[in-house]
Amino acid sequence: MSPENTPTGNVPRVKSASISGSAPQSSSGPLKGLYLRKQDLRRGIELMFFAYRDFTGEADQMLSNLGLGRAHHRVIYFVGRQPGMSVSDLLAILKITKQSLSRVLSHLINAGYIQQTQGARDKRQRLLSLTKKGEALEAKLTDLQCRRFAAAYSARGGAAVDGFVKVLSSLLDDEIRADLRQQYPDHID
Amino acid sequence: MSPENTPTGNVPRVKSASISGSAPQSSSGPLKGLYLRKQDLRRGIELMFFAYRDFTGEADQMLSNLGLGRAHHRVIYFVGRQPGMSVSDLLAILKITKQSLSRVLSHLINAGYIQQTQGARDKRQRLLSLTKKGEALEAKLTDLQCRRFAAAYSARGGAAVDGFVKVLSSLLDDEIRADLRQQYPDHID
DNA sequence: TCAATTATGTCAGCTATGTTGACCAATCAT
DNA sequence: ATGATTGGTCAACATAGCTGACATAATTGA
Repeated sequence: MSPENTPTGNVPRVKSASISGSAPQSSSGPLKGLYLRKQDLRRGIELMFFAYRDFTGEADQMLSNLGLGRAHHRVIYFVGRQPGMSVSDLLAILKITKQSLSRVLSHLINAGYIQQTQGARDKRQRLLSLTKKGEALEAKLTDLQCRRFAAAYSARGGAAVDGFVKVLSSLLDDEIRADLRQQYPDHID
Repeated sequence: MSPENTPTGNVPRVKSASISGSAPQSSSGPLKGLYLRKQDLRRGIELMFFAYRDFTGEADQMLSNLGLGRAHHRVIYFVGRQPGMSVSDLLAILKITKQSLSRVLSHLINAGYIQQTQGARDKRQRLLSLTKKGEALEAKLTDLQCRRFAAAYSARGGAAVDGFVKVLSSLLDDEIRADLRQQYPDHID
């Protein structure tokens, strides 16, 4: 057997700063970070997998009733958050290819969820915004997901939310964290 | 405009328990849960999207070099966590169709990452386990993701980890939360 | 014992969403 | 003017999900 596949693996594999954990502790010396046991890290991996799936599940269901998918949702969400954004902006956020976006975006424009206007400063740009129909859908979808977050946040309280945000933001790649820090100036990091 | 698409929406939409938030507060009465503002909930949505993508990104890269995808990773991960599990068990965890799993599983078996043995109690079952080769890959992939978690956890400390786990587990569907509570008895809820 | 159920696998075919690479038109900036 | 940027488009392909039908073997229950 490889050293990691017993479900109860228990030796911290990473040397790290010693910050007090939340569980009682057996050995001496500086605290070893009990939340860094293999088991704790695997719990994190699995929580991310299941939570992400459940978090998107309700919206996915609503979307599929409209013949849309998660990719459409992302476009609607981010255009709703920042109306007037360019196609380039959206590509940079989603990190998919122009072709992948084009397919989804054309669909949303044809179906009347999104409209384009020519950029004033740079006429090459097509600035994206939601139509009334698009806004209505965005509101329904975002409300669904916000309700789930609101329930989780209020069940766990502000201190837990703070930890949640801190850890998630530390899971990000550096570049993305910098971007998000701009969006939420005094919320990330 | 619909009521929710201004990026600075700021009225809590959910009546909830009043637990002190982390930010200073302006009005009187019981604390209104500042972490329930629309902005805070959207920050959560976006963090989940970006963090999930970054969290899987490195492993995805390693997998694609081997001609494998994220679906293969999930199978390898869960079989590694619980060797001897049946195909049914795996289907229940992944919540995909038999056909989707079959395609991926056959590939992994042909490529020598996973082996099947007939169930002793129930001879219909094919019990799944990793081969040496599968164990080696699982270890590499899990280490990659664990390293990311270990870095985030140790950067933020045990209290943040606790909040992270609490909030994520509250984002789960009830049924999944119950399952995970069994896996991690004194860690979830 | 025999029928129903279960566990698993397989086939054909569809959809959504990602990829590459090439190419074009309009516009902008130097 | 010319080269870079923004955006769109086409063809072609891969992955990973889906449905529905059907087969086989083993188990379970009346």
